[in-house]
Amino acid sequence: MVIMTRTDPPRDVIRVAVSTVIFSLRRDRPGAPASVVLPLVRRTRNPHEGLWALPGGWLDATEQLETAASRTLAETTGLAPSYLEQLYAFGDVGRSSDRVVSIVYWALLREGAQLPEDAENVAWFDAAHLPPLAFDHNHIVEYALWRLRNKVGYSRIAHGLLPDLFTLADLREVYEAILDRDLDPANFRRQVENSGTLIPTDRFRTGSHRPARLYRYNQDVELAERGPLRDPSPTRHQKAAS
Amino acid sequence: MVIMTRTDPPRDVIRVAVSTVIFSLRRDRPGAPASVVLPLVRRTRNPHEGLWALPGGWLDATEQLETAASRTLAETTGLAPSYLEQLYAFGDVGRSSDRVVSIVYWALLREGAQLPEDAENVAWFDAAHLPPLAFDHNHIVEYALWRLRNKVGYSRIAHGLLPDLFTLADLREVYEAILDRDLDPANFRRQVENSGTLIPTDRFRTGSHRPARLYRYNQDVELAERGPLRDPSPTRHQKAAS
DNA sequence: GCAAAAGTGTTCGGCGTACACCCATGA
DNA sequence: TCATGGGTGTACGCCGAACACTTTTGC
Repeated sequence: MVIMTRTDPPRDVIRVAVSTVIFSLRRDRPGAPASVVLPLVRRTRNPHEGLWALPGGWLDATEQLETAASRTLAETTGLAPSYLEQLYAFGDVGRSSDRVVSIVYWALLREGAQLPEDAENVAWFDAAHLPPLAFDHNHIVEYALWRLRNKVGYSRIAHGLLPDLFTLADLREVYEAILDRDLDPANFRRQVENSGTLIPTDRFRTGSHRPARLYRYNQDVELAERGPLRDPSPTRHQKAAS
Repeated sequence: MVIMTRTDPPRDVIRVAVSTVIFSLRRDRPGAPASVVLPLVRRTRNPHEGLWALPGGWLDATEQLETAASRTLAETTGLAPSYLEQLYAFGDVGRSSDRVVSIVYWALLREGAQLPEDAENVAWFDAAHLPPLAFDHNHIVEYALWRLRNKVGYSRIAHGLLPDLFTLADLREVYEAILDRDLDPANFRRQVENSGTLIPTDRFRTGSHRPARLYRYNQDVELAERGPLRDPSPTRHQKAAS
């Protein structure tokens, strides 16, 4: 157990942690512009006690990296991510008092995710206005935001922040919140329509002005490249060849 | 069962390794088309003994990740890379007999790099035709190649494979070797000229037909984004807060 | 009817591609 | 003078940006 080794980790021991930067969207009130938020946990133990930090924990020797990331996510938010990707391995000598290599993941949650009722020491923060965090976590979040903004430009990642049914305005507002600038509704419509990732439904969202058509995400299309090919066993291509 | 010459590591111990995929270019003879090559080392110890593997080693507890990558590179090739970037952290439970998390880097060497005379158990391999490698190293090289091909499309990374002075044809051949397709010399010229990354010199390469102007790389421009902003010590935000 | 968002049409400029063409050198 | 690669000019097509315009609802 962890507490045991805490007394005196030998000088040559390197420990492996897994943390996750979890992005979601929140609006102050319905109709208000959305902003990017992420959950942080308050540290209750020795290094940086009292500061907010990324959710994470020690990697178990029998646990896959991605499983560890999902676990920390479930433990803090109680929800499953719509997207999960490795971000970077942070391992600078000076980033903690003893030597820790953190494999950091980043994840997306669909808009409207709620923290469990009994969540203690967990809270949502506006990604653009973070307090000083524990360790190098400000640095890590900045990099995750950079990756998010980057990836939104060449992938369909933004869908990971939306519920199953959404309007084109919903989707556009996701892009606007991430990129922090306004987009032309007319051009935006054509771009996503031509991308082949949206399935129009017969349903409309009513309530204000002209009703907007609801769309569904085309599950056949991957949200984005998530890193090295997963599961080298049976892909569609290999199945067809056999 | 695996025979360990060392005392068996406890079941809950996770060890951290650093490996590097090092790309360079080689031509069978001057003027011949270039191909992407990488150095591999033959394993002389127990797991996968005799198989070729990526150069690497255990991370020292007092050693920065990137330093460890550079060290393995120097130990095998005796040369300094022109580019070095973290690729991915591979940590699947089944990838080794005991639990190893490998922080893998990828690097570029300028064309013409020579292995040291006394190099034993090290050899260059054509990246497109690798034998079965130790562990998941075939998988890792494939991913590094994907990243290389990708990055060549939106960054100036290809310069990292060339010497200080080069012709536009040299540079074009780098792209052609990486992308494995021919490029229009006329259009290629305009694209790189407009990118502002090349400094024309007054020198020409003579020897065959019309002499070609030699160019130099503009050092003011970074080859590419290499990951999280380096030097995490004093960020603007933390300075202001203190 | 009016405001406002949904949705369509049109124009313009940049940029990548294709390709014709001229230039300079070695043999 | 010819072959060959260096280097220039030009036309086409696509796509993103800008923006005018029509449609459909709530009030």
